[in-house]
Amino acid sequence: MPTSYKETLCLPQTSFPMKADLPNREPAIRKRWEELDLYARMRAARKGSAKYILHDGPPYANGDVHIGTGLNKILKDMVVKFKTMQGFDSPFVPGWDCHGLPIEHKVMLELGEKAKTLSTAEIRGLCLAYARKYIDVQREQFRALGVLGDWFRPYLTIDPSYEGAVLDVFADLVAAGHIQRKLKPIHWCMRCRTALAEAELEYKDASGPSIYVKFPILGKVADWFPASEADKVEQVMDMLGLTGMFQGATGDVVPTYLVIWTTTPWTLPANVGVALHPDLEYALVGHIAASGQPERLIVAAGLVEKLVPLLGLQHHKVLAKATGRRLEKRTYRHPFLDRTCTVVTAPYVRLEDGTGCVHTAPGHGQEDYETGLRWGLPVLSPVDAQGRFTEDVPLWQGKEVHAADPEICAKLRADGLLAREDKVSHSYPHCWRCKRPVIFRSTEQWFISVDHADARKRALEAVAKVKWYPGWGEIRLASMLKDRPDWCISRQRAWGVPIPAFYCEGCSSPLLAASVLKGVADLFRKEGADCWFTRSVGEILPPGTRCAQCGGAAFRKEGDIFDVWFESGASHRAVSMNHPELAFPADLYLEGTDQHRGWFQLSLLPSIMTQGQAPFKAVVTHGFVVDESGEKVSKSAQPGVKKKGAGLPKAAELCAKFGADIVRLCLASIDFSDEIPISLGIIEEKGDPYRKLRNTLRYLLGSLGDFDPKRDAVDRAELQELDRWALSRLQQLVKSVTESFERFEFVRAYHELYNFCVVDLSAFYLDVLKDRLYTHGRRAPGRRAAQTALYELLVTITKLLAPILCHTCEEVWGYLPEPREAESVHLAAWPQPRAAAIDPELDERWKKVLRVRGDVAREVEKLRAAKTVGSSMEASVRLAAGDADLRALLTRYREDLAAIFIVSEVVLADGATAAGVQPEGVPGTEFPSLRVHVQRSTHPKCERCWGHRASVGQAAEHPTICARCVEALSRHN
RNA sequence: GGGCGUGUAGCUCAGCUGGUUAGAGCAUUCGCUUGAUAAGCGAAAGGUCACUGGUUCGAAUCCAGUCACGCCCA
Repeated sequence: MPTSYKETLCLPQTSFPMKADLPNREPAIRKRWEELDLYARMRAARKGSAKYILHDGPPYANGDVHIGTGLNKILKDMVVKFKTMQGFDSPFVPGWDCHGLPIEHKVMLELGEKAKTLSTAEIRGLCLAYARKYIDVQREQFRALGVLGDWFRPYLTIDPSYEGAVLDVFADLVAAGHIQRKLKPIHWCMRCRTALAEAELEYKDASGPSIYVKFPILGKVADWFPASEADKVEQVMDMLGLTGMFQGATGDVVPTYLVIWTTTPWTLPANVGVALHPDLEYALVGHIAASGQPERLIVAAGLVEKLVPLLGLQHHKVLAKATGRRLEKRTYRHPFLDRTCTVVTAPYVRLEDGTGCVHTAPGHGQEDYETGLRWGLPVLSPVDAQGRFTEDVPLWQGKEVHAADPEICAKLRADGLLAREDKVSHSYPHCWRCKRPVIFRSTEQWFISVDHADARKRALEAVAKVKWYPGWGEIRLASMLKDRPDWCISRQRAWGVPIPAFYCEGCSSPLLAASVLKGVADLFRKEGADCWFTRSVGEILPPGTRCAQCGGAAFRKEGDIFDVWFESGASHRAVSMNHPELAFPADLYLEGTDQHRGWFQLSLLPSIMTQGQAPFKAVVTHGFVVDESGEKVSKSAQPGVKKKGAGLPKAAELCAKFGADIVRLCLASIDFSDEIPISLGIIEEKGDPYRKLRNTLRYLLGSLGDFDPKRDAVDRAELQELDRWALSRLQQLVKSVTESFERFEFVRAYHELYNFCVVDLSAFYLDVLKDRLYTHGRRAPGRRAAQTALYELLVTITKLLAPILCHTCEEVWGYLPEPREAESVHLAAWPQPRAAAIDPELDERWKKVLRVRGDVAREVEKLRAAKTVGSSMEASVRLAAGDADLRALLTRYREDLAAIFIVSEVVLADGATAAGVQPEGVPGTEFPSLRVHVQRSTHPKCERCWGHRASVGQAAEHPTICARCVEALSRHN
């Protein structure tokens, strides 16, 4: 006889550690993956299978990976791991966006004054080194998050083959007639003589003129305000109530002016229009000017009261009104140039400042430019690179624009067209380098015409064919596509792919021939884009090239580079179509919601224009990371500079502090289609769910410590009903988790898995099973039946969790009994949902049993509170069911109820209510017809199974244990 | 200001096509267990379903408006 009955129990046994110690364990697991060459194994294992291509949107090779960029890669990794397990050949080729302003900006900052002594090629070299450094940094940080992929053969936008492909796309666009050269206003620093990007601007307060200017209208006032046909001085004086007080010659026409407000007098020479709000009312205001003559001003009706004192209007009166829309296309005379200008409408006109009539110079402002485009106004920009007026403004030719401001005001004053002048201080953009105020100046830029060849329409049609997750992505992209302007693809920068255009030295006309482009593309492929800067025109252009305009043979190279969006937008050509393992179009693009205007749209357009179809079949978008309070954290404090990800936790820190799997679990637990609240606190909170899952898996491993599936598994028919219930629930889980993954609803998958482990397994099935597993004897049929179910549960759950907890599931995988299906869980097959194992009736029955269990637990709890019982095994339960259905159910499980409730005894009081006698016990919460009576068991406690049973003491050689334990000892050990 | 989206317990999520006292899990509180033990189990408490109107016998759910937040644009 053993010294202790405890030694005769079959308690869980496993060396799988309870403590995860992820920051230390994960690197070891990844090391094993490297030794195994897991990514290559995955490729080999799925060779020849149907492909599922997720094309990676390239992150910018700058800075550390923060939780925002990490989130994106982790989501992609979950898709790839899931698809691979499902049997698809799903390669993941990561990419990096390496050109562009942020890197150039950073390099220039580091260089400081030294930058001026370096050539473009030298600066490009430094940019390249910078990008390469961060590719290495980010690669390791992405890998530390458990993301699998072809990390050492990524695609880079600085690869010569990539740069060549960018030109291929461009050449196709040229051939298709999409490329145009047009004027467009840009920020310009006249001292540095360079274009500036938004990020290179610093907004500072600057003092300058603030003037109200009168533009004389053309045509009869009745054409503007039909209600006011009065035109003659005496008529207007009558209307003002000043009959007989006029001093001028009778019969003279009263002058009428549009009044505008501006703080940049120097842009007036480029004025071609006045913008009104279409729906606002405009007033024709009569008054007596300083000269004593009547005149009439047109301003927004809502501003008349404000403007009367400001402009010093005497005897004023609103003579007529009209909406802005009614005044469209009327004309006026430019205040000092021989030019007829147009009244237009624009939705951005506000009443906060000015007069409601907005001076519009399309050559000097973005909004003005857009409005000009819409109304067909000319883009004038009579200012040279040094900020001086050109010959188009003879009055001030050669004068620097700001110096001309006072002279322009003086001219207006002299002509009686200056209604008021002040000084104001307001926020104005300044150059980040020389700190001087910048100007808006129009220059020639390269554009992709969106409407040429019906491209916009075709793009919209393609959008409708793509699957969008979530569905509103389609509406979003379509609405942006509908009203997007032509795409300006040229940038006056150094760090990018040069636009391979030439200009005739003789007549300055551009040369952009498809045949030439092809040669340049090949040259780029061979030597990289740097050759544009290191080689001469003669080495790039084919000999004998002539200017189509003037026949000249001398050319200079274009100095502009492509917008980086054009580069990443060409990835369908450079990567999807080029890479031997990938395919075009890709099955999936998965990016943040900001990419609706970014990459999704800007890779769609070139793809439509050159390939006639979208580069993706489906698109998943995720929201942005916000902090706990729901505030966005991506804006830096610096005005004008938006730094994405500033303030977000760094991926490397999170891996070191919590482990990648907890980060992945956290991200999986949040609905990514909305904003994603993340903070150290929120991630830390996920440590508990993680431990819960880990321990559940550990307990399963422990319970299977002596189980060899080949030897010990039992047939399905030998399973107990509870085991079949667990497997039925498992199959429902497989079904719904699979569907959730297929719809990219990771939150749902996570919550389903978690709830299953916690509610169905830990709190119920595993708890109930303990008696069977521990006390029935090692080889008892009931125990082996339970283990058979547990084995299936363990393997299946491990697989279902693997795309999320990629390290932990691999760790669990290593503890599974041999032989294993595959060397890595990530090489294993996704569980096939087995509909046959789902038994809805069984599930319904047990759902009811579980509710009874709740009612019983509540009553046991009362005894516990009263210190009558401690462990539920000390309780004896008496149940009386009022309704027949419930009574039938309880009767059916009569023999199992004690085990199910984890009490020592359950007695059914049959027919008590039928006899009309109020049964003892308390009505259930779940089932008011149920009467539950719990008392402390009167039987002695079995020393082995801890049940209180009448049979304890019956066996002479085991006086302290129950009959069942005696049998277990004799038969199964 | 415009387009698109979101708003259910302290936190993360369910609540399908409108129908009994709005559900889980975590966290909290109070217990039990010590044979999953730096674990496990139970119970309790916690919500004017952003707000205001409307449709309806009945609205978290449908409609309109308001507010807050996010992305993109202006």
